[in-house]
Amino acid sequence: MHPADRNLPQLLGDARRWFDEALLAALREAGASQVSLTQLGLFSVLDEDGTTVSELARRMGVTRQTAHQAVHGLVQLGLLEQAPDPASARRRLIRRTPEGRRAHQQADRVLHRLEQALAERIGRDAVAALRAALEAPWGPAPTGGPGAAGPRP
Amino acid sequence: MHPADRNLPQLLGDARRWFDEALLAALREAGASQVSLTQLGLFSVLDEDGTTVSELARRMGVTRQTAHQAVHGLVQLGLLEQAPDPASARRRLIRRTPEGRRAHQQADRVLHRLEQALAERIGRDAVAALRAALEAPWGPAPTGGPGAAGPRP
DNA sequence: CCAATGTCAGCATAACTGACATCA
DNA sequence: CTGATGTCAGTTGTGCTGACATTG
Repeated sequence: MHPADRNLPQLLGDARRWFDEALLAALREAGASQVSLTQLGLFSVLDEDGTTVSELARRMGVTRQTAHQAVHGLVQLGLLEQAPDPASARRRLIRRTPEGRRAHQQADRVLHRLEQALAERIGRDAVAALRAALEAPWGPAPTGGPGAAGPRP
Repeated sequence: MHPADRNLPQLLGDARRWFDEALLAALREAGASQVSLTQLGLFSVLDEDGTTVSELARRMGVTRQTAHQAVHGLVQLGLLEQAPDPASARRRLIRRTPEGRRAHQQADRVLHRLEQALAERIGRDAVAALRAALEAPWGPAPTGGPGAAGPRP
């Protein structure tokens, strides 16, 4: 009767906002540094050995400049540090400081608690199905043209 | 073994971007008016009888001012119109123009095609499960405090 | 010379808060 | 008077493009 109550993009956006708001609120309440959502996303693409800004940008799907800006903010907060790459003078490796490591783990814990809270409300199976559907290979968006899978200049 | 490959908010964001990019690209290709994502979201919360800006803002989960701005743009494009409410002089009802109606239906068709394309790739069941999980009552985000379910000043 | 990287600067968009007039 | 609505204005945050120096 009603072909489309709410469309999928809208639902996806609401779901993301549910997580984002709760995450920021929990961190703020815990007295953590004032990190933005972009900066939190940055932590997710870091690795232990240190990574260049350009590589981080590729993993995040944004431009070098955008990643650079996010990194810059976190460096000023004392959560990240830039170290010269011994293998190449033009690369600068981005690493977490001890405090950055703490912040990262704290955010991960909060996220884990949120996911558990969600499982209690809509069911563990539903959360698993949600994750499975999102992790499945969606392929390139059918934009009509080939490629164009994101900002990769 | 690996507790968290990619976290849920990130996956949700990527999924939304998949839809958004494809939707915009399809509309651009079809030569439709240059509407923004916010403006497309506005169409989703309209109804046949006409609605006030304040009510639209509540449905979108944004402030009156933000909704007003989006409406303003669509009015200038000729897709929406403002009509005085016969029941109350201070309210102005937002309605679609005939062209706005066309644009809305076109966007809905594209969205439907995208959802079908997705079903072909990850399976009809996965899409259904995705939608079911997203439509389930997640309840207020556990922000620690009661209320605070969005920007509602 | 060419390509990749890091960085600085400016622009566009979209959300926000603040303020004010109008009207039930 | 109070509260809701519509609107104008300014501010902030985030990502983008453009440009340039450095280095392999």
